Amino acid sequence: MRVNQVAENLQISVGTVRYYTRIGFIKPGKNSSNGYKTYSQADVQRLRFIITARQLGFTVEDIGEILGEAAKGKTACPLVRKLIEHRLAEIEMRFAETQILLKRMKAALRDWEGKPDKSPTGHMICHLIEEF
Amino acid sequence: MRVNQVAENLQISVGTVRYYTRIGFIKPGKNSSNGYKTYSQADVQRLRFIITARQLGFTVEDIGEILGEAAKGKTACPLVRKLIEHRLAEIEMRFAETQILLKRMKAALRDWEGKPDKSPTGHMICHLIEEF
DNA sequence: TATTGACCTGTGTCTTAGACACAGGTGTAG
DNA sequence: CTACACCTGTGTCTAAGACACAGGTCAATA
Repeated sequence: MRVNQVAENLQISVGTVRYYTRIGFIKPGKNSSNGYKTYSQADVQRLRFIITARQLGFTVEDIGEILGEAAKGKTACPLVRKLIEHRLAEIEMRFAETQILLKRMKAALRDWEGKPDKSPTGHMICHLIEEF
Repeated sequence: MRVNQVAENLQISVGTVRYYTRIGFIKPGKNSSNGYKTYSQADVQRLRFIITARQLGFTVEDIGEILGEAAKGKTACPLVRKLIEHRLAEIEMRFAETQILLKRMKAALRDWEGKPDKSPTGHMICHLIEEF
């Protein structure tokens, strides 16, 4: 299997498959006649795991740790439980910040509706922003 | 004024001030005796504008355009209005995606509460993730 | 057989908005 | 005069891929 087929199977971009290959998450063989990488069914299975983990909010680094644990024959589950709680807290914080930002942006838009455009002066670049 | 004082005045990091300097948003003079950059009151004012714009969701690139427009003596206001709508739409989309992600993560946590840890097998890395 | 042209390949570089490491300079207390 | 804390600019690094590039492959055609 070549990279294109793998990407199509998993519904992800070719670049993503190559990226995971590049960082060593999967190690396809290489066809010596043309230098193309050859992906096995096991590689695809491993990629499927990686994609699911990404969709659960794990970072690529997290996944590296998880794969490393599993490679040593240990249960990765405790690590997985710890990491997801960490990421959840992180994302919740970003989410709250984004919520505040959205409010601010919408407030600005409302505020600006009744205001005219003005030319910049020596000490003013855009009064809409500066007066907010 | 030196970088440290500027940063303290504006409640931002020294690194951020240097960053905006590096990309040319402000052009402080330099003290020829020690090579330190010297920031004027106008630089601080300009930085204040930049910070406010950032807090309104404009990207650094957006701000570059806005500054460019103002430097030509034109009103930046129409550009500002256009850009914020664009960014608002973008951030709203990311917000919605994050909301979905959060749901998924919480669902996973609930789902995993009653499940045991398992050792990896040849075709399974972490059953928690794989079975989700 | 030769050739076109569409599609595919790996590698290398680029992205955001700063954070951080580093080697050296400054300045004040002793 | 010397420690020593603090400050400086420059250069490199980050996450997770996206994209550009030069070249390779392959089926359809001439």
